[in-house]
Amino acid sequence: MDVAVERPPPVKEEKKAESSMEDEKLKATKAEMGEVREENERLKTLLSHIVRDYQSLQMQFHDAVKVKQQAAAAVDKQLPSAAPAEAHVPRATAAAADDLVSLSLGSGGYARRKGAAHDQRTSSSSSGTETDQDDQLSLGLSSRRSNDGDDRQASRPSAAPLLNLSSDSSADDAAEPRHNLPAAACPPTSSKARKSPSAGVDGADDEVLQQQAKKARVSVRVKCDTPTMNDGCQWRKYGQKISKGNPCPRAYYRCTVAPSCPVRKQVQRCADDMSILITTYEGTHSHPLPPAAAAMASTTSAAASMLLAGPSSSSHGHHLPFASAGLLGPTTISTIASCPTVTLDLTNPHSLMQQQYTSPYAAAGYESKALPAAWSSGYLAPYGGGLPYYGKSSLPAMGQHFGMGMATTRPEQMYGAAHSSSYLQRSSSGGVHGGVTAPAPAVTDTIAKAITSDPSFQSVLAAAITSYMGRGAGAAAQK
DNA sequence: CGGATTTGACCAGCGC
DNA sequence: GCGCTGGTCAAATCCG
Repeated sequence: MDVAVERPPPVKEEKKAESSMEDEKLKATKAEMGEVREENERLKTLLSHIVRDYQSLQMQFHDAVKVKQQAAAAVDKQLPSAAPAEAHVPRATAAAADDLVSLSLGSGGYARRKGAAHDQRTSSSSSGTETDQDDQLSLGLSSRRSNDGDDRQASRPSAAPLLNLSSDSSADDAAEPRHNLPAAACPPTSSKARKSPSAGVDGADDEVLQQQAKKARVSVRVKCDTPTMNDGCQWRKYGQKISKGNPCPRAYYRCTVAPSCPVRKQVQRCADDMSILITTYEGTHSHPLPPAAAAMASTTSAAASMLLAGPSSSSHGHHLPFASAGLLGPTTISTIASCPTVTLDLTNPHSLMQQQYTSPYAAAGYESKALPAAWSSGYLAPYGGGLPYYGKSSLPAMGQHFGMGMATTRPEQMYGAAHSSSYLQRSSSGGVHGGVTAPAPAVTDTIAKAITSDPSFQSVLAAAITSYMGRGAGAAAQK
């Protein structure tokens, strides 16, 4: 009985302690939510700035295109018998303008792409952000359908740009009109067309396009110890050559996903730094691609199209807008030797990633963080809003190619792992510091290094980025 | 045994 | 026209 009498007080105390702990938890959670909201507001502000810049650039571009069109029209009047190829230029340029309009830095209009994964992951943290689609960043690098010229403006908020790291291969058709056609439409484009039984089917215009497409290349420089980087596609080596000026042999690979696929790649180690692998892609796949290869595949064709979309008179390299914007480090387009090449230098992945993902925010007053923190800061996946694109259509195979020993194969889970690690670190070692996000530098750095040093990630990232860059102008080139 | 890789030979383009 | 170089072919070889 005594015991029974004495027991109640401790239980009460426990309950009190529990309730106070719950209160603290609640407070902490609320504070965290407040922090998220604040971050959301900052991101919104940043987005609005970006949109404004984007719109002003758009206006400038339209003006330039108009001027060019008028000039071209005047020339056409003077020379009514101008060659058809020349007559295409103004149209293509105008189309490029339209497609540039379709490339945007992200929000809204993509709710349809936000699937269950998104809802699952963001249900708790996205309050105050989910309801505002127009203003919500849906960051990720995604290539857009570029043939939706008529409906894209209707289906998307006018100032709702999107930067999304996905490459929807099925949506590549605009940039690659022959993407899913039989190989007859995409002969090897080699000078040895005589050896292609299907060459010459589509007429002179296609031949011109094919020749152009052959010359446009996408080159990716990556630090990689393996003989080749895994880009998700199947390749068969058909030759090797010692090229002048480089003691390292250059290997020639052909896509074997489809027997008649014209896509080829060259792999060679950099003479200056043997750890750098230079992979050059050429051509457009003539078959549906496995998801893992979709990004890289769209890269080659889109980048090639992008190169061909613009005037090719320039013989010197120039930096892409992304590069100048600090989004993409040392990325250049070179048209030297009548062989335009997009070169994507990922040989300094860590700094590159920081440059890619944190610079805009650093410019907006954000401190630079390691990659996962940057992701959680929202560049690629604010509020988890951008990640579903990875999981659903963007880079579904990324996880499979990450040699990081992660148990997960889903990119969003991978992100979740990286993301939650900082949370774990936070709550386990330091607890919740009033909701202030303090990602552990060691953890984030380690993860960032692990991710960014992974060749597969680099290749896929390269693919997505170049795909994104090329999509707009790419469609224009092949319209 | 079938597919992938290796490797020497061949061909075309380009510069001199 | 010639030589150099890059790119490709195809027989031989390797490997699972």
